[in-house]
Amino acid sequence: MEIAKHTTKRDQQAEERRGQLIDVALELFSEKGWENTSIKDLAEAGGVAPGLFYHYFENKEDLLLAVFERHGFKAELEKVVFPAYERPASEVLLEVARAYFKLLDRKHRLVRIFVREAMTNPNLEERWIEQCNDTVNLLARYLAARVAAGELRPHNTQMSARMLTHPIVMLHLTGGSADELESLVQCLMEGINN
Amino acid sequence: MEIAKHTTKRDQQAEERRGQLIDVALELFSEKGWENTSIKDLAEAGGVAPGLFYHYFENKEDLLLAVFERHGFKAELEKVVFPAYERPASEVLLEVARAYFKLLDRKHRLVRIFVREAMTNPNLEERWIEQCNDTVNLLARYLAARVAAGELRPHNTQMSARMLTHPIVMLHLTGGSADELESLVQCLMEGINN
Amino acid sequence: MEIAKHTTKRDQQAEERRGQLIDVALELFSEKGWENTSIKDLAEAGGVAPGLFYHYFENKEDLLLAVFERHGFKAELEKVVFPAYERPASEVLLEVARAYFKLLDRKHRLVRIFVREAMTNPNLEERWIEQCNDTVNLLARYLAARVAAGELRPHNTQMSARMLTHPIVMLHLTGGSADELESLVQCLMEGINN
Amino acid sequence: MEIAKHTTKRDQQAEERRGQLIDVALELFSEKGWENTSIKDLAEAGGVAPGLFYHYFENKEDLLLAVFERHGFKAELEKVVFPAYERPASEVLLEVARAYFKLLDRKHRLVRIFVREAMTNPNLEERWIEQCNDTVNLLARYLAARVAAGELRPHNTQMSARMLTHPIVMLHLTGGSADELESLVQCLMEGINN
DNA sequence: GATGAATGAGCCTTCATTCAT
DNA sequence: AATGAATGAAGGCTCATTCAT
Repeated sequence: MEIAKHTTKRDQQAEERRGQLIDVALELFSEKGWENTSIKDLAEAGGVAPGLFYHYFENKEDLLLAVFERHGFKAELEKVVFPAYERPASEVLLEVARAYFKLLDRKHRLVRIFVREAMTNPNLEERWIEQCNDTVNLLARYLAARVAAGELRPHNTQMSARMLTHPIVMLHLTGGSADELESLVQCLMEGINN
Repeated sequence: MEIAKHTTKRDQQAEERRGQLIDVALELFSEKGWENTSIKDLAEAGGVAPGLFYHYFENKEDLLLAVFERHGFKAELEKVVFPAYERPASEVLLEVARAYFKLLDRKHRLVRIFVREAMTNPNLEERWIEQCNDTVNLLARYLAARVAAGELRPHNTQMSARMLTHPIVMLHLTGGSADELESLVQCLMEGINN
Repeated sequence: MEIAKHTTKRDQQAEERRGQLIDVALELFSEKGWENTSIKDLAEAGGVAPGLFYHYFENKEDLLLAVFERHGFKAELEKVVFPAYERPASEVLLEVARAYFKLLDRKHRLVRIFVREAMTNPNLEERWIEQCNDTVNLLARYLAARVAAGELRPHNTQMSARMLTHPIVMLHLTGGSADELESLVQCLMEGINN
Repeated sequence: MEIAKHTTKRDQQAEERRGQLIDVALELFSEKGWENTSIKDLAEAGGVAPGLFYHYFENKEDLLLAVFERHGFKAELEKVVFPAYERPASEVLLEVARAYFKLLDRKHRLVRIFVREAMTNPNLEERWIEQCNDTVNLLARYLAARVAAGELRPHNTQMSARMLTHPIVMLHLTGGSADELESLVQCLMEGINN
């Protein structure tokens, strides 16, 4: 006699369908960009009627937002950083740098859409800033731990975290290579002063 | 056989008109973005007929390229960096950082269009990478000079230049404040190692 | 063999539900017009699923018809006219005019939907003509009674009834004021000839 | 050497084209109603591209407005009323009534669109009220003249004008016949009082 | 009875671009 | 050089209606 099960079969199916539509969108957006992907394209690729998208999403923009909602980088980076808290920065930073760079590479096209639309769409801009800050903070906390551990000298760890992650993003965006990451970490550790 | 003798009066006028159209475009693109500015908008703002744009530019994309052709940052930065070759990095870097940040701020909306379209348009991407590299190289050469002068220790100055400029770009893009630049420079100079 | 014995409880509930849906429709149609009210809107406002409407009504037009089925003006006007049969037209006509005008005002938005859709939809046109004629006839019969009573001179009472009601409808539709009704009645009574 | 002739050939052609598009619209709107006529329909019927409509009209609504701009009834009625100023109302009113009725009949479908959209669209409502008032005023002035001439007794001629025109409109809208107009005029002249 | 996922045709509108004048 | 009328494809979105559950 349970009238309101917590998730009915139908709800499940609906949720699955929603997920499927997002996946289709991720695919096409990555290939052709957000603006160059029409709802009709999406519908065809998903094997559904165009109208259905408006059953699950308010907007084409809403759909874009939903795509990013499911594809944050934070979780993936945490997997690299969290286990490293006890290990020295001299080792860890290079690993993190490489992992981050590789992550960006893997999500290459999605990143570009993200950045692109963030330049224009306030909602997306907010998320993109959040995303960047999350990454910075994740690393900053680790660095602070290493300061506390006496490995690093006391300093503004927020900024040093930026000095690692921001160049990586820009390197990725401007076609730089992963080989340069060693220099990056070394410079960060030692500074350039004589 | 000289078809193009010297610059005729007519050529001058044509060049002026072209420049004027670019200025109008700069204005509107900055306000509303490239994609949201129609040729008709431009024509109205410029007080000319829509068709005229196609005398001076191949198409709308060409116009966008022409806009950036005239508005590189390089020259402005050079004015700050060149006179500083003899002065110590400890002073100069902060000045440069601030100047760069301020420059980005001044051209705020144009930068966003630039980045945005670069994510999508190969031609623009090329220019945006160039632009970034120009900035990096400009600074790298100065840093190399300071290494040679014995102020800085020998290192990969390309990378240290990146570590100054890239965080600034990202800071600007993610709403950071100019107040953080001191930490940036200090970290770069001293490193974070104990 | 009695399939429809008497009204079962279930029938009652169904009828109630039907009535409730009509009320919701009346509300929304009045607010936004028939064409601008979607089944989804109605469903939301009524707290039911869209599909349910198709259990109670053939289609959206049918629903519109059902709305007017329940909201004729005749009954309301009869209440004013019937008790007046013995009283003189010189008094009664002004009362009726005012009552009618007020009635239209009260149902302002519904009247507009009615008129609007009648211009296009033959079914509705029929009802609207009926409605108008009912009103005219109601009044015409009263006037005939007053002719019989010797108060009014013999004439085409159908037409005089029109000359009272039609200007009122038009007055209402074109933003006229109730203050003009006195002139209307006086003109009707006395004529304009010298 | 006239640079700005008052109307160039091109302007003329443009104006003609505009007129042609309005004519097409009048045709189709009359046949199928405004809302049921798509821009595509109009374009096909006019042998032009859909986009061209937006060169000449802001909107689909604007187009509707333009249609009515060109098809007011006032001028036609004036032709009947103006020459009659010196003639007695006893003759003229019936002529006018018949002319008005015939006019409405001739523009039958257009009138319905007009009324229909006026119920919903504030801009059109305004014009429809104007139109009605123009007709009323035109007649009211004539009646006032006949009062001055001593033919009619002094009275509110605005209202008597309404009492002629409004029933005619309603008669037309509710399927009445022209035969009833005599009664109408007679009632108006003589009144119904004994 | 009731739900709500799914359909799919259709609409208004925009806009880069062309071309006769 | 300059105009602006004309094109026509494409796009986001709405919505009455159906039907499996």
